[in-house]
Amino acid sequence: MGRPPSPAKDGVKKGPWDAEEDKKLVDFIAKHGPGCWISLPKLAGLNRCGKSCRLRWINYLRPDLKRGNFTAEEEQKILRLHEILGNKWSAIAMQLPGRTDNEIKNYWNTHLKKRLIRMGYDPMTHEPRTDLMACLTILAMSTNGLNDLLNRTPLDVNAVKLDYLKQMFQSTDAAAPNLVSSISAPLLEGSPILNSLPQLENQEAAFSLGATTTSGHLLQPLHHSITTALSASPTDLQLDPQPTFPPSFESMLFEGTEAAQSCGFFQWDDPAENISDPWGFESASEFVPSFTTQTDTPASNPVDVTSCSRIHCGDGTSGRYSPWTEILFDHPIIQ
DNA sequence: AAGCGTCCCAACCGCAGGTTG
DNA sequence: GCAACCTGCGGTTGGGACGCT
Repeated sequence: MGRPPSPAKDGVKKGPWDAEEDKKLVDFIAKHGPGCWISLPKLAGLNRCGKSCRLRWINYLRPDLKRGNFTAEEEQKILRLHEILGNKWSAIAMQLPGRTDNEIKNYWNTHLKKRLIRMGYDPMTHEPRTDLMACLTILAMSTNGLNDLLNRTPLDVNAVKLDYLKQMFQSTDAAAPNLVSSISAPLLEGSPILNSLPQLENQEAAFSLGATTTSGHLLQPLHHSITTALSASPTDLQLDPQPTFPPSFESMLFEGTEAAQSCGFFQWDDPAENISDPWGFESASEFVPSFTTQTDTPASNPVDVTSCSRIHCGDGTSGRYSPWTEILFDHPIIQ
């Protein structure tokens, strides 16, 4: 695994380390300690550059490294810290003893980032992706439920998709454009955009941002309601210690709107009546978990940031703890 | 069993910032 | 002040492992 041995430059070996090289490096550092990486290879009898030695030691040979899978606690810690720090892997690694920045970076890119995207979150901002939401709603509309919902032919459905895309690309504010008013658009046959749509169909992804149920009702994830409620509040908020969360993804996906409604989703019986609130933020607000006013929680101790619902950083910025993320990450459909 | 595509992660690369002479 | 050197960081690469057809 890893890099293949590439042609040595200046006689310096590259690529995977073998056991003998590891032993030489470990023995030398055990005697002299880490540091002075430029001169270390020569002194340790290694045909490697200092940079390579340092990397091998820090990421693999250090005795205090914790091997094995990340625990749920570590995952949550990474998520919260990333929300605050961004791609500052070394800073994040400092809060996770035994883990390296490289390891965390890899885990983020291969697991956590993908999960956030699947759930409809922007992996950089950790906020719901309104632009993607709009796009995926189109994809959701391409499911069988759309014809029931709009009572239209498949050809007209394509017209809806195309016009919706046009709105997205033309608008600087991609958030929640009006679906209902756009269904009269002409169909441009052979459009590359239109042709690409079937490849993008993904019920799981569509669900995460607003999908149709089997009976053709549009659903909207709870996290938009939470975000809206938080954004509207002038005070810092804290989660109720025992909020109500969706009990099951499958129930919302496959068991119709009743379960969905009880879990924080809502439905349109007639989409045409909801133009003023096309995404149902207002009607869904009653499903938002209760919040209480929070006394300020300064991140004076960075180690404890995972216990805060809102983190205040030294530069005046702050990050918000999203209950949606934590609850849903444990669910099989997100895994 | 073979072929193919995707995932995972160790290791590399380039760059920025700090240190030294 | 400047150049050279050193260290550390974040992004990227690419081959083995794995799963699917």
